[in-house]
Amino acid sequence: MRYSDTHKEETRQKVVSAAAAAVRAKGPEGVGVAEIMAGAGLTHGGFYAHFASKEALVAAAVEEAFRESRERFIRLTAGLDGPQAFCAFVDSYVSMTHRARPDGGCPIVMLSSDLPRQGEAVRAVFQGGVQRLIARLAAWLPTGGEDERLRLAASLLAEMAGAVSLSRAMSDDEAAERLLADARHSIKTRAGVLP
Amino acid sequence: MRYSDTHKEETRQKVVSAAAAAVRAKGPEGVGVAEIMAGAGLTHGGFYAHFASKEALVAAAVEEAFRESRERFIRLTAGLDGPQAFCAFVDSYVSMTHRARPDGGCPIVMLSSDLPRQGEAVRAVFQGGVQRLIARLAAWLPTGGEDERLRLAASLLAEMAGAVSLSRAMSDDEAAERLLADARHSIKTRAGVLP
DNA sequence: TGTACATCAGTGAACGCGCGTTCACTGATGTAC
DNA sequence: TGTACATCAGTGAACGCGCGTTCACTGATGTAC
Repeated sequence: MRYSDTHKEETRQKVVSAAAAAVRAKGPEGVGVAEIMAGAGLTHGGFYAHFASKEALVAAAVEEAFRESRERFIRLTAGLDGPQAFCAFVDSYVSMTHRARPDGGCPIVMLSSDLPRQGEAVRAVFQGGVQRLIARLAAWLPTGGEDERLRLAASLLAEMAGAVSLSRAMSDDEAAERLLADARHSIKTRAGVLP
Repeated sequence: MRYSDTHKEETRQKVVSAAAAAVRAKGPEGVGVAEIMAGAGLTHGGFYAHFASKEALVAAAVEEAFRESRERFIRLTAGLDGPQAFCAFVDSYVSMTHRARPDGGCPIVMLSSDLPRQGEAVRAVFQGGVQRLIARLAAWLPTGGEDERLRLAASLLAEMAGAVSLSRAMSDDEAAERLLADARHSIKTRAGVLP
């Protein structure tokens, strides 16, 4: 072997990481194969040794984006109980920091309106990411049966994503901050995690 | 004049209408100038007699999309009092029909994640459309001062758009319907229009 | 131990293709004289 | 009344350009004998 056993897999991971950031920042149609390969320190010719097509890369990138979000929030909520974890998640998600983040934000907010135009592979990965997130949120909710908590979690996630999304349409920072603050309060109240 | 006085304006309107549908269905990057001109019964060469650039067309198309939505909802709520109008709006907006609509839906849902990648002209038009909609919703709310109603309306619109957006990520129709029903109930409760 | 060959991740030029944009032209009709 | 010219929305070919994809090749290193 001219390369270590894990070399190819490491290269692939570098490409996927670069793609996860680029796809969120510029959308699936906005990024090019050559650009992503350059971001991983490679030339575009080697791309098809790793991926069957650009769509396969986009699907892997969306999966990676959900994985990165998941890891960030697992770190954020380590050691907290359910209601504390939920509040920490909401404060982090429905925030001016998230609003301003161009390439590291939640894929739900960044990619939702691109989704209907994507192929089946991308949509399936996206849906899987959404469902995992809903399940995690549901587990943090203080009251209700499993089904009831899942439904409430889905509705709360919709409100979170909608608030961040709409805040990005507002060029006035103060109006955006008011919207996000109102949304945080509404979400926590509905979740039953406020005293 | 070889054409009627209003001919050019009528042609422009046809192009903008075609673009308003196409941009929502395929996104600003997904549609081509030639395709839109063909949709209006013309060839692509004449495009620049009407628009300075493709971005100018996209901006006009987004404005038209908001205008069409506005007209639909004005028709929908004619003769209703505030709370009735608000409920009619929510029932129509947060619905399976809206979820399924590919080219006639609310531009907020269809274009929100494309927005940060668009130029200033498109973002300004989009923001104007959002603010008009928030103002209309606020006028329907039964309680609170003007500022308070505007803030609540913005938060409610975020929840509406988020719910439709997230429902589109769910391939399971029943799960989508449950999410939308929960969102409708939550929104009306928060608005204070439920008994 | 030394030489010839096999392996394969990555290179870089090239391919069609569709895009936004430009531009010389068309052709129907109005105006000038 | 008739002819020459002006107007201008729309046509269609052409332009660069960047894209996704293909492919012959490179070059470092392992293996066979």
